[in-house]
Amino acid sequence: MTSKYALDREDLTLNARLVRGLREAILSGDFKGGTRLVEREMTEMFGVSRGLLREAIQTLASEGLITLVPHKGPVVTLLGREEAAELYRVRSVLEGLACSEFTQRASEEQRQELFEIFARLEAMLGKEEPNALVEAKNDFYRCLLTGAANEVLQLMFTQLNNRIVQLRRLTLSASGRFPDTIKEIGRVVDAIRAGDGRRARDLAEAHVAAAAEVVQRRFSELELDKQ
Amino acid sequence: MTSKYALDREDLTLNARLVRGLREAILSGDFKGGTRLVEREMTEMFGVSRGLLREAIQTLASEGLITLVPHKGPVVTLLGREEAAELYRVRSVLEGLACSEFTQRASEEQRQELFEIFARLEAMLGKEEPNALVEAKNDFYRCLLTGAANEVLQLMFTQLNNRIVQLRRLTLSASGRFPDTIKEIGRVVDAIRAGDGRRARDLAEAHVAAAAEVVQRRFSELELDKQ
DNA sequence: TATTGACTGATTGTCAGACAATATGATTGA
DNA sequence: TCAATCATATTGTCTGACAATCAGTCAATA
Repeated sequence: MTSKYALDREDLTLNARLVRGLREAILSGDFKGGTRLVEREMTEMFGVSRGLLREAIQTLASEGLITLVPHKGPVVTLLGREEAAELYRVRSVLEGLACSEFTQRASEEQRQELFEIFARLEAMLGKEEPNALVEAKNDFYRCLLTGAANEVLQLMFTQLNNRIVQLRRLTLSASGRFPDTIKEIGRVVDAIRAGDGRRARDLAEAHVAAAAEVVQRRFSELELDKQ
Repeated sequence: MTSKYALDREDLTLNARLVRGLREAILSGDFKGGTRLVEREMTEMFGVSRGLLREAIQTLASEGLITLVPHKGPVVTLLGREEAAELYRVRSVLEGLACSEFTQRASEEQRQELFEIFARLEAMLGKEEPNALVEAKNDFYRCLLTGAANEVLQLMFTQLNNRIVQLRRLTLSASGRFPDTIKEIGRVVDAIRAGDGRRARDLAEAHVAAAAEVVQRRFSELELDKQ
């Protein structure tokens, strides 16, 4: 029975804001994969006590963004090729579910909003604006998940995606694929428009699988340099 | 390169053991849904400092087992009917994925082990041993997830399942469904045996959906009492 | 009588300081 | 060169403290 005017208690406590801030720092790439997060430095950086910082680190660790190495400290999780593949396989079914749930449950306004956002995405085809693109994609997923009306799914998908964000450098550099991406998402949107949840789901899964392949290919290319 | 004799670093720290212990306490039903977890009481109960306890609570909170209410404290998450439905819908696709991954990736030994475990399950058909049954089911899922060889999936599925465990009272009381359950799982196992990942997946999804229905029905029945 | 305001006790939110346990890297000795 | 030893940095954990907030009580007021 939360009233429309109820204040947001989410980031009321310092703790919550710290978690958010630290998460942002990792997702934005300020702390890259592999970086050690030394407690003393962190406390100075964020201006909080050690205890509070450790609480926040625990939270992000169980989200998978941070890896805890006993007696060595927290490290920003580094994604390997195999783990990336696993993430994408799980994401594929979650994204598929999101699409079919959206098809069944979304309100008419939510459907319209999704179509609008997609139109905006499509309009970016010629241009070269990575930031706007990422932004629009985020909007798309936000809308999709909201319309799917499944908070558990929303949470899990978001967590999964947060981990995948680290691979953005790999996916962006392969931005030649952008037209394909749009085409694939377009087909998903068509299926949603037609009310065919099953098809939307299958197409979404295929789309994610294709994205995963690109990432794997990029891994192979980079690995040659490494050795 | 972990040696066979490597010590288990998992619960090396008190923190890790505390998380495990607290999680167990919730899963086993010692702390029922809705119970307030007062810090002072908890510290005495587990014999740890407040700081450590708070870290553990943060972890379980982001697993969804505990709900944090600012300035009121942590509460064991209470599952409502709607949330239960959402959990099952997500579980359905994850379990489906686990089956298809198992079909593709599991080693011959793992396959044999799964078949054995299922045979054990089947053998329980006549008997009334809820504990042994739960045990065998856990084995089944453990084997399934191990063979699926996808740690991300394993983690997410386990977390999801932990939250669902709270509903065990609802599902156990409907144990008349046990023969059906076995039959459904049997079909899944057959598909796995035949190497048909796609079919295994579909059947697994259907199986979870059926289980979800039972839970929803139980909710309805109980709700009548409540009002 | 119902609402408001102020007071109280309990609990959480946050901080600072301390010390033991452990890892890392340098140093020493063979 | 390699192994044992030591020094230092960092984490793991505890304790005590105090402010902020909540829930309940009870008197004052309209």
